[in-house]
Amino acid sequence: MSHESNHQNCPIEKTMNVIGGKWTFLILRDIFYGPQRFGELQRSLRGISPRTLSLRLKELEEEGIISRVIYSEIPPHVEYSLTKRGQSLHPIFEAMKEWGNSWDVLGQKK
Amino acid sequence: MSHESNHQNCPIEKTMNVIGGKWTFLILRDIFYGPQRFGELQRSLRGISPRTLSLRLKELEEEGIISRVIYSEIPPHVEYSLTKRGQSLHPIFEAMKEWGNSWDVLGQKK
DNA sequence: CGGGATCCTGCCTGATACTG
DNA sequence: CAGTATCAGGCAGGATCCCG
Repeated sequence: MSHESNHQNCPIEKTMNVIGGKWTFLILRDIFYGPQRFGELQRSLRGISPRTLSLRLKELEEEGIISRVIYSEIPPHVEYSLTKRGQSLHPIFEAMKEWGNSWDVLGQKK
Repeated sequence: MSHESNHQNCPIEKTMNVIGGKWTFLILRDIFYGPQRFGELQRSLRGISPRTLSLRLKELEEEGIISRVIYSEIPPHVEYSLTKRGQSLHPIFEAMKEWGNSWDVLGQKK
Protein backbone atom coordinates (compact mmCIF):
# COMPACT_ATOMS: atom_id res chain seq x y z
CA MET A 1 0.00 0.00 0.00
CA SER A 2 1.23 3.39 -0.90
CA HIS A 3 2.00 5.79 1.85
CA GLU A 4 0.47 8.53 -0.24
CA SER A 5 -3.01 7.25 0.34
CA ASN A 6 -4.08 8.82 3.58
CA HIS A 7 -1.99 10.96 5.80
CA GLN A 8 -4.76 12.18 7.99
CA ASN A 9 -4.18 9.31 10.34
CA CYS A 10 -0.43 9.41 10.10
CA PRO A 11 0.78 9.08 13.68
CA ILE A 12 3.77 11.30 13.03
CA GLU A 13 1.52 14.03 11.75
CA LYS A 14 -0.71 13.64 14.78
CA THR A 15 2.27 13.88 17.06
CA MET A 16 3.55 16.97 15.32
CA ASN A 17 0.18 18.63 15.59
CA VAL A 18 0.45 18.31 19.34
CA ILE A 19 4.06 19.10 20.07
CA GLY A 20 5.34 20.57 16.83
CA GLY A 21 5.27 24.25 17.75
CA LYS A 22 8.41 26.32 17.69
CA TRP A 23 8.78 26.52 21.46
CA THR A 24 6.84 23.48 22.48
CA PHE A 25 9.72 21.05 22.49
CA LEU A 26 11.87 23.36 24.54
CA ILE A 27 9.13 24.01 27.06
CA LEU A 28 8.54 20.31 27.49
CA ARG A 29 12.25 19.62 27.76
CA ASP A 30 12.35 21.93 30.76
CA ILE A 31 9.32 20.38 32.40
CA PHE A 32 10.89 16.96 31.97
CA TYR A 33 13.45 18.06 34.51
CA GLY A 34 10.68 18.56 37.01
CA PRO A 35 7.71 20.84 37.68
CA GLN A 36 8.35 24.35 36.47
CA ARG A 37 6.93 27.72 37.35
CA PHE A 38 5.99 30.31 34.79
CA GLY A 39 8.88 32.58 35.67
CA GLU A 40 11.36 29.72 35.63
CA LEU A 41 10.34 28.79 32.14
CA GLN A 42 10.48 32.36 31.00
CA ARG A 43 14.00 32.78 32.31
CA SER A 44 15.17 29.47 30.97
CA LEU A 45 13.73 30.02 27.51
CA ARG A 46 15.45 33.31 27.03
CA GLY A 47 13.62 35.36 24.50
CA ILE A 48 10.16 33.91 24.83
CA SER A 49 7.52 36.52 25.53
CA PRO A 50 5.04 35.95 28.34
CA ARG A 51 2.31 36.00 25.78
CA THR A 52 3.77 33.19 23.72
CA LEU A 53 4.70 31.14 26.74
CA SER A 54 1.21 31.51 28.09
CA LEU A 55 -0.32 30.43 24.80
CA ARG A 56 1.88 27.37 24.44
CA LEU A 57 1.27 26.29 28.02
CA LYS A 58 -2.46 26.59 27.57
CA GLU A 59 -2.25 24.53 24.41
CA LEU A 60 -0.29 21.82 26.13
CA GLU A 61 -2.72 21.82 28.99
CA GLU A 62 -5.67 21.46 26.64
CA GLU A 63 -3.92 18.58 24.92
CA GLY A 64 -3.54 16.86 28.25
CA ILE A 65 0.23 16.94 28.09
CA ILE A 66 0.85 19.08 31.14
CA SER A 67 -1.17 19.98 34.18
CA ARG A 68 -1.38 23.32 35.90
CA VAL A 69 -1.39 23.33 39.66
CA ILE A 70 -2.19 26.51 41.52
CA TYR A 71 -1.05 27.02 45.08
CA SER A 72 -3.27 29.62 46.69
CA GLU A 73 -0.63 31.77 48.21
CA ILE A 74 0.53 35.32 48.20
CA PRO A 75 2.43 35.80 46.00
CA PRO A 76 0.78 33.42 43.55
CA HIS A 77 2.47 30.12 42.84
CA VAL A 78 1.72 28.01 39.78
CA GLU A 79 3.47 24.87 38.74
CA TYR A 80 3.40 23.05 35.43
CA SER A 81 4.13 19.39 35.40
CA LEU A 82 3.73 16.47 33.06
CA THR A 83 0.62 14.36 32.99
CA LYS A 84 0.83 10.65 32.31
CA ARG A 85 0.30 11.45 28.69
CA GLY A 86 3.07 14.00 28.79
CA GLN A 87 5.44 11.56 30.43
CA SER A 88 4.76 9.09 27.67
CA LEU A 89 6.52 11.50 25.32
CA HIS A 90 9.75 10.58 27.01
CA PRO A 91 11.00 8.13 24.38
CA ILE A 92 10.72 10.84 21.74
CA PHE A 93 12.84 13.21 23.76
CA GLU A 94 15.33 10.51 24.57
CA ALA A 95 15.70 9.71 20.89
CA MET A 96 16.17 13.35 20.03
CA LYS A 97 18.66 13.81 22.81
CA GLU A 98 20.68 10.88 21.65
CA TRP A 99 20.63 12.02 18.06
CA GLY A 100 21.59 15.56 18.96
CA ASN A 101 24.49 14.23 20.98
CA SER A 102 25.82 11.84 18.40
CA TRP A 103 26.57 14.38 15.70
CA ASP A 104 28.67 17.47 15.99
CA VAL A 105 27.99 20.84 14.44
CA LEU A 106 29.54 19.87 11.14
CA GLY A 107 27.38 16.84 10.84
CA GLN A 108 30.20 14.45 11.59
CA LYS A 109 29.44 11.44 13.69
CA LYS A 110 31.19 11.56 17.03
CA MET B 1 19.63 38.96 19.43
CA SER B 2 18.41 35.52 18.72
CA HIS B 3 17.20 33.47 21.60
CA GLU B 4 20.18 32.21 23.49
CA SER B 5 19.26 30.08 26.42
CA ASN B 6 21.42 28.48 29.01
CA HIS B 7 20.65 25.31 27.06
CA GLN B 8 22.84 26.32 24.17
CA ASN B 9 24.29 22.89 23.84
CA CYS B 10 21.06 21.13 24.54
CA PRO B 11 20.92 18.20 22.14
CA ILE B 12 17.18 18.53 21.80
CA GLU B 13 17.58 22.12 20.71
CA LYS B 14 20.25 21.09 18.25
CA THR B 15 18.00 18.42 16.86
CA MET B 16 15.11 20.81 16.51
CA ASN B 17 17.28 23.29 14.68
CA VAL B 18 17.88 20.66 12.05
CA ILE B 19 14.52 18.97 11.66
CA GLY B 20 12.11 21.25 13.46
CA GLY B 21 10.56 23.01 10.48
CA LYS B 22 6.87 22.82 9.85
CA TRP B 23 7.11 20.44 6.90
CA THR B 24 10.43 18.85 7.63
CA PHE B 25 9.14 15.94 9.64
CA LEU B 26 6.55 15.10 7.04
CA ILE B 27 9.04 15.27 4.19
CA LEU B 28 11.41 12.97 6.02
CA ARG B 29 8.61 10.62 6.92
CA ASP B 30 7.95 10.16 3.22
CA ILE B 31 11.58 9.62 2.34
CA PHE B 32 11.81 6.99 5.07
CA TYR B 33 9.54 4.87 2.88
CA GLY B 34 12.16 5.02 0.15
CA PRO B 35 13.69 7.48 -2.30
CA GLN B 36 11.21 10.10 -3.40
CA ARG B 37 10.94 12.36 -6.39
CA PHE B 38 10.03 16.01 -6.19
CA GLY B 39 6.62 15.49 -7.71
CA GLU B 40 5.88 12.53 -5.47
CA LEU B 41 6.59 14.59 -2.39
CA GLN B 42 4.52 17.45 -3.68
CA ARG B 43 1.54 15.22 -4.28
CA SER B 44 1.95 13.40 -1.01
CA LEU B 45 2.27 16.54 1.09
CA ARG B 46 -0.98 18.00 0.00
CA GLY B 47 -0.81 21.73 -0.05
CA ILE B 48 2.90 22.32 0.05
CA SER B 49 4.07 24.81 -2.53
CA PRO B 50 6.99 23.96 -4.81
CA ARG B 51 8.82 26.88 -3.33
CA THR B 52 8.57 25.63 0.22
CA LEU B 53 9.31 22.04 -0.72
CA SER B 54 12.36 23.16 -2.62
CA LEU B 55 13.60 25.23 0.29
CA ARG B 56 13.15 22.47 2.85
CA LEU B 57 14.83 19.90 0.63
CA LYS B 58 17.79 22.16 0.12
CA GLU B 59 18.06 22.71 3.84
CA LEU B 60 18.00 19.01 4.53
CA GLU B 61 20.59 18.43 1.88
CA GLU B 62 22.87 21.07 3.37
CA GLU B 63 22.44 19.47 6.77
CA GLY B 64 23.54 16.17 5.33
CA ILE B 65 20.24 14.50 6.09
CA ILE B 66 19.25 13.68 2.54
CA SER B 67 21.07 13.35 -0.73
CA ARG B 68 19.94 14.50 -4.12
CA VAL B 69 20.61 12.22 -7.03
CA ILE B 70 20.07 13.44 -10.56
CA TYR B 71 19.47 11.03 -13.39
CA SER B 72 20.37 12.72 -16.64
CA GLU B 73 17.34 11.83 -18.64
CA ILE B 74 14.62 13.47 -20.58
CA PRO B 75 12.37 14.20 -18.83
CA PRO B 76 14.51 15.04 -15.79
CA HIS B 77 14.55 12.62 -12.91
CA VAL B 78 15.69 13.56 -9.43
CA GLU B 79 15.54 11.40 -6.36
CA TYR B 80 15.89 12.31 -2.73
CA SER B 81 17.04 9.69 -0.31
CA LEU B 82 18.37 9.48 3.20
CA THR B 83 22.04 9.69 3.98
CA LYS B 84 23.52 7.68 6.83
CA ARG B 85 22.93 10.65 9.03
CA GLY B 86 19.35 10.87 7.89
CA GLN B 87 18.78 7.19 8.55
CA SER B 88 20.07 7.67 12.06
CA LEU B 89 16.97 9.76 12.73
CA HIS B 90 14.92 6.61 12.57
CA PRO B 91 14.55 6.10 16.34
CA ILE B 92 13.01 9.56 16.64
CA PHE B 93 10.43 8.79 14.00
CA GLU B 94 9.71 5.42 15.50
CA ALA B 95 9.11 7.01 18.88
CA MET B 96 6.81 9.60 17.38
CA LYS B 97 4.94 7.00 15.41
CA GLU B 98 4.39 4.91 18.47
CA TRP B 99 3.26 7.87 20.52
CA GLY B 100 0.90 9.08 17.82
CA ASN B 101 -0.61 5.62 17.62
CA SER B 102 -1.08 5.08 21.30
CA TRP B 103 -3.44 7.95 21.96
CA ASP B 104 -6.70 8.69 20.23
CA VAL B 105 -8.03 12.07 19.24
CA LEU B 106 -9.47 12.75 22.66
CA GLY B 107 -6.19 12.07 24.35
CA GLN B 108 -7.33 8.77 25.77
CA LYS B 109 -4.85 5.95 25.88
CA LYS B 110 -5.81 3.13 23.59
C1' DC C 1 9.60 16.90 -14.54
C1' DG C 2 12.01 19.74 -11.34
C1' DG C 3 12.41 23.54 -9.65
C1' DG C 4 13.77 29.03 -9.71
C1' DA C 5 11.84 33.93 -9.52
C1' DT C 6 8.40 37.05 -7.84
C1' DC C 7 5.00 38.89 -5.29
C1' DC C 8 2.01 38.65 -1.58
C1' DT C 9 -0.50 37.07 2.67
C1' DG C 10 -1.21 35.81 7.25
C1' DC C 11 -0.01 33.65 11.23
C1' DC C 12 3.05 33.44 14.85
C1' DT C 13 5.67 36.00 17.56
C1' DG C 14 7.90 39.83 20.11
C1' DA C 15 7.64 44.18 22.92
C1' DT C 16 5.57 46.60 26.23
C1' DA C 17 2.27 47.94 29.60
C1' DC C 18 -0.88 46.59 32.92
C1' DT C 19 -3.47 43.81 36.71
C1' DG C 20 -5.28 40.28 40.35
C1' DC D 1 4.37 36.15 40.61
C1' DA D 2 1.65 34.86 36.80
C1' DG D 3 -0.19 35.99 33.62
C1' DT D 4 -3.60 39.17 30.06
C1' DA D 5 -4.24 43.13 26.59
C1' DT D 6 -2.83 45.55 22.77
C1' DC D 7 -0.12 46.73 18.90
C1' DA D 8 2.91 45.87 15.35
C1' DG D 9 6.20 43.28 12.49
C1' DG D 10 8.84 39.53 10.31
C1' DC D 11 9.29 35.70 8.06
C1' DA D 12 7.66 31.19 6.78
C1' DG D 13 4.72 29.83 3.57
C1' DG D 14 1.22 30.19 -0.56
C1' DA D 15 0.06 31.32 -5.49
C1' DT D 16 1.51 31.86 -9.88
C1' DC D 17 4.39 32.04 -13.86
C1' DC D 18 8.05 30.31 -16.39
C1' DC D 19 12.17 27.94 -18.04
C1' DG D 20 15.95 23.99 -18.85
